[in-house]
Amino acid sequence: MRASDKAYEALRTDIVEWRLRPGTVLGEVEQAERLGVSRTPLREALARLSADGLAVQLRGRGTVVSDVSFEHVDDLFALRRALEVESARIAATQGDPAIFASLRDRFLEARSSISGQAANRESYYLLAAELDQCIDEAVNNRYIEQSLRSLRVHLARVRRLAQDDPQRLATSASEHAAIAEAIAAQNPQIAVAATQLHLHHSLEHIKNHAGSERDTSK
Amino acid sequence: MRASDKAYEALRTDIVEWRLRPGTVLGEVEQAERLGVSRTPLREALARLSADGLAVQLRGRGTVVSDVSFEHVDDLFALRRALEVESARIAATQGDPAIFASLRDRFLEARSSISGQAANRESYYLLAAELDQCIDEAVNNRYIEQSLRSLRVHLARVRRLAQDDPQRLATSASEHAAIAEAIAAQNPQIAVAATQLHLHHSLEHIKNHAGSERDTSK
DNA sequence: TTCAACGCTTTTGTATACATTGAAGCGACT
DNA sequence: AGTCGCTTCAATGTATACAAAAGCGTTGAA
Repeated sequence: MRASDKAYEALRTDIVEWRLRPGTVLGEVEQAERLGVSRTPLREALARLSADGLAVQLRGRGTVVSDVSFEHVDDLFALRRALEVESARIAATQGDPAIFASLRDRFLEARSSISGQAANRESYYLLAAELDQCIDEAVNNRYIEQSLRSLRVHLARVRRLAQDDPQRLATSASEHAAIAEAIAAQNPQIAVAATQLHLHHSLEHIKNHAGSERDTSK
Repeated sequence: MRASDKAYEALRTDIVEWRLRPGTVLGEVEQAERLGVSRTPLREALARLSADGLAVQLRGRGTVVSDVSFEHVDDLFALRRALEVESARIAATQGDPAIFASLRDRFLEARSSISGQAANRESYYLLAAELDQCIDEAVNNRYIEQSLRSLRVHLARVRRLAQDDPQRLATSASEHAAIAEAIAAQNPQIAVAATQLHLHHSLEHIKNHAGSERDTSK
């Protein structure tokens, strides 16, 4: 694995998992020493982070971890609506019904077994990620996929703003099952509706269950 | 201006304007000498091009200009539909009517004066870009804006696949005027409809008026 | 004659030294 | 006393030298 990839992965994970909080300055020499790589690959990593929107490069003052606040959540979900609604529509027209029927069953099963356990929560997120991936494959559109990949990084970061409780996860599982169901039934209209509903509830939950990370815009 | 920016701009322009055709290998030393910069900033430029999707980095064999073929146009327009429809909807709800009314008038005026002149065509593209920018400002969403920026680079590249004739430009001007009109009237539904219509006709035109660059997938 | 392995060449990947720019602090002038 | 400008310093931006890896050609043997 290249040193630049290693540095990028490490920094991206640190940012998404809030170990590097918004506003943190990423000095080149400092981070290069911390990650055990030279400045050259580290600079490449910082450039990629900037392209992802996870950091911004201020001329002269260095690179800082980009800000994430509640005002941006609405913006993020507006893009998510645009992309995922269209993706669901396309997946419903040209996806493999068997795959999504199977996913629906797994979501329904997951709904019953969800608890507050961290491991359980993590496995649910993995299942949701699998649905996303299957939709990606059904859509088979490199441009949409790229935009979605960028979006999901930011979503993962925002997730920490809200506290996911078992109640919400169970509801979310139902909504995901409904999306998979509609795609399996090859019904674009219902797939769109289910997606819109899920996004609406997801956004409402985040806005109503603000976490302790509120004080990011210092 | 930084050397890496200079190299990036130069390469991006060369790729978008088809001076560097798809499949061209961008050797680091070769391009560094051609552009008069060192390898370090040039590598940064190549990384940014890869992030944009304008080039792909093959390990060992270097960076090559990414392929653009007619199969991808549908994909590109699927993303464009998702983003621009949502943008038009949002702009219609929170845009400044005066700005878009003015733009509508300018499109209607442009429609009359369009000819086959290259200068005329260029000024029309600038006007269209101005509409895009005003919509961006009305939407005021950094995430959507970033996705759109990436998309537009690819669109500019694809534009060369089709031959724009005065007829199409005049129709396009009418469609753009309709979009601006709907936003000025603060009517989201009509703004969405006008955008969908424009995108449909635009895509049809490209697919029916294939240019001479067809032989890109060698 | 064909396949495989070895080595050479060309390429990218990394490190470090140097240049340059921007920012902050201090001083002098108004 | 406030502001403008200069100096200094620390950070990024660039260049080049070095290392490593991958391709390709050649040569050998089966």
